[in-house]
Amino acid sequence: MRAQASPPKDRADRETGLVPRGAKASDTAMAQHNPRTRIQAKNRETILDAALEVFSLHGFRGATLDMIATEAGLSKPNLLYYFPSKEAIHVTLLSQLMDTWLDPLRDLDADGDPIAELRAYVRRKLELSRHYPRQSRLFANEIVQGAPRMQAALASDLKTLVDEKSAVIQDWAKAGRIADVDPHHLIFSIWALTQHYADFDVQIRAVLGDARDPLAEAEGFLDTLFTRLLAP
Amino acid sequence: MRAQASPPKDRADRETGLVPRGAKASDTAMAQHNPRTRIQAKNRETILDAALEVFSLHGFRGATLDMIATEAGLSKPNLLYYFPSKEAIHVTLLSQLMDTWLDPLRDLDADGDPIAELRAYVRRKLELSRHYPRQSRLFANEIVQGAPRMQAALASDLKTLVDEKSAVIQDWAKAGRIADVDPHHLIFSIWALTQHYADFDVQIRAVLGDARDPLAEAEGFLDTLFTRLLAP
DNA sequence: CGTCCGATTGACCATTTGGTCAAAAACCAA
DNA sequence: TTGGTTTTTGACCAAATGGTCAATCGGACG
Repeated sequence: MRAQASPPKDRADRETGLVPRGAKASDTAMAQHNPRTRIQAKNRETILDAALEVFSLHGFRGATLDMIATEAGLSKPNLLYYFPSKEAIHVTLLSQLMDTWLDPLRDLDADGDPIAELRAYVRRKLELSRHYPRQSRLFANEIVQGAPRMQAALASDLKTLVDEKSAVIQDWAKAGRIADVDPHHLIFSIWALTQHYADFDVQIRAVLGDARDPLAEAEGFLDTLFTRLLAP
Repeated sequence: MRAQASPPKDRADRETGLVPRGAKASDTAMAQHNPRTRIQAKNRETILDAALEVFSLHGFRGATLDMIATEAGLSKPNLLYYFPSKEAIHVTLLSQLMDTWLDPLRDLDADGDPIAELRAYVRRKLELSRHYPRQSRLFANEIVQGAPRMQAALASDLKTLVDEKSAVIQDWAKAGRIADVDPHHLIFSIWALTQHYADFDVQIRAVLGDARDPLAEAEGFLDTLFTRLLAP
């Protein structure tokens, strides 16, 4: 996909898609996430929700504009009135995602009780998996395929935050308040375990059968796991 | 994709692709994985290896026959001489995968030392992530998107094996030889943690920076984690 | 050396798909 | 009601893509 046989006219520097094609060129910087009209706000939201559904289920290439349009109850050209391209929809979704996704880690409080803070982090992360499985899968799809549209964000925003919180965790470990484990890998293990329940949902349900509630059980299991791991 | 606007002639009952189009129709049952000629064996292997590379990196829909052909150094029609369709290549890869993937769990020995057995299982699983990251990602791609081509296998082969080994683990727990944890979730956690290092490789490297060796570090970390979790 | 059969491919084809566009419809302020 | 501005869409288009096929190539064996 990337830079395929360059099209007639270079499109890299067209509109950003943050505002419909026809809109007046005022308020350029401001109001980008502040659509001018009620209807714009509603339709953009409708489209993004439909796109999340479709992208998370089929991946970027597997999703078609027609599927998204149908899901959104709009016509294809109408989608492209609100977003300049399929990729623009995807990118919008991805950047929204990063924010939500990192919130639980941001909330890790250096001044709180170490064990309680980390257990709460696990719980918050698992809540995201429970309530936003589509986002989790969208993210997984992107990362598994090499994060072609997110690498920049990973190496900057994400790394910065993780390094910062890792330092906090390391301090806790040095002070003997939690066991001495590698903070980065601790964070990775939290991601791996919590996201697994959203991303591999079908597999888990296939193995567990229909009578059980994976997410509910996971909460207790993960709490035990991290409590034992972190005890000084 | 599935059963899209039914094509002119139904294709469901064509050849299986286990043998090239032109091959004689003898030895039907036997020799399916025993290509007749040296060159057939070599080319099928070449194709599957190229396909693994491409599918694991782009997903089923994201991969094109041209990409696979180029990667394999063959022409597109030549690919389709060895496999009847793109999907047939994918399915072949997937079924090969299931076998390799479950081997480490099969090796879990009910008569061995519980802690040692489980630690060894983790180590074997991590080795798979290290040596076969492409397979891991192929699998992840498939599962994340709802396992459209694997559900049957998951609900039968996989469930059977997991249930069997879960019983073993539960016995160990009941006998007080390991901590009392839910065996299914224990297995899920092993999958989640080990596969994460293959599937989310880009993310991990982005956060860790280039100087570190994630997989090597993971071995120690996971050993610690499971040792602490399982201690009676 | 010729023959036969498996292997290979260039040229094609039908469908799908992202995207365009001009015109029509819906909205809205005066 | 009118005139201008957003929204919406039917009809298209070009490129990409999975797949076909007739024709050619190649090597092993008699």
